Amino acid sequence: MPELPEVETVARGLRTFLPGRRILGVRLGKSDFIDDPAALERDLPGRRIAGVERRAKFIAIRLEKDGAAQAPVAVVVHLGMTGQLTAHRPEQPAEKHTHVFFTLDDGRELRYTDPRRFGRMLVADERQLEAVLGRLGADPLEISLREFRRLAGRRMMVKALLLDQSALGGVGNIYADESLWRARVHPRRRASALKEAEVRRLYRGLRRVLTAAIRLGGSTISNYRDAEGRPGEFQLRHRVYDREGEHCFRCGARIRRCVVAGRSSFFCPRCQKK
DNA sequence: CGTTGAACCTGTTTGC
DNA sequence: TGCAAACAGGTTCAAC
Repeated sequence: MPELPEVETVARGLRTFLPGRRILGVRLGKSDFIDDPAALERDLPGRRIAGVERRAKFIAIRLEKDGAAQAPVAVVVHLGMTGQLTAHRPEQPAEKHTHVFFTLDDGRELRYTDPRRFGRMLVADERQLEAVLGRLGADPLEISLREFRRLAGRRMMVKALLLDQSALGGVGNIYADESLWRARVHPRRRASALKEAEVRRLYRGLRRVLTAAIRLGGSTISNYRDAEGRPGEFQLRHRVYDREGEHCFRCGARIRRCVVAGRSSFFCPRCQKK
């Protein structure tokens, strides 16, 4: 579910109430998506939260320094397909599939809910943090056109390139399709075969889609919610994603679906020629 | 190196 | 209506 705009929205929401809070306790339900569940329960209580960062689709909840030499410096969360990080009052009954409860010193509770458990969570020291985040490619909102052009020299299908987290960090299936539609580029084209004008359109399309989506709080397809439990609105602006058989907003042709890089891919057969 | 398919897990939708 | 198959925003790994 959550791609860069959704994760960014969650991170911004968390940033409004988490910094400065102390974690009083941690309770776990199912924990098979946590790298070291015991460390989570053992090392977090008593620690104060310094800030919240997003890298690609990861959220890093930074902890204030603690005397211990190799104390954890962050709680790292990836929401997978169905993960949610939301604040609740402790008396609110937990939603089904809520697997982690962080008790905070302001009387609230930060909860992690994830039906499919494709998400991931770990408490990381500096080295582990680097191991996880260091493999990620450039942020699509920060990369230069020059650098993007270099990535586009690869011979793989352009959609696979957009989805490759070690090339670009944060793009997922929805925003890959939406940016390709804006750029009028077929998802199966080889990146290295794109003309300069196409590379430029893709670069701009990607930035525009992502910033517009962040402005609307992301896309809610089924269960995405922000840190306060609210859905996003960008799904109302999707031009191709999940619109098979409907009319292209630009030319009126019927949107088609095919599989690229193992993922459903929606495109306009008239605007996006192979 | 690039591509495909399977695996991880649960819920919902689709098709017979 | 019932049941099985297909599919879902993500990542990783093995095999070709």
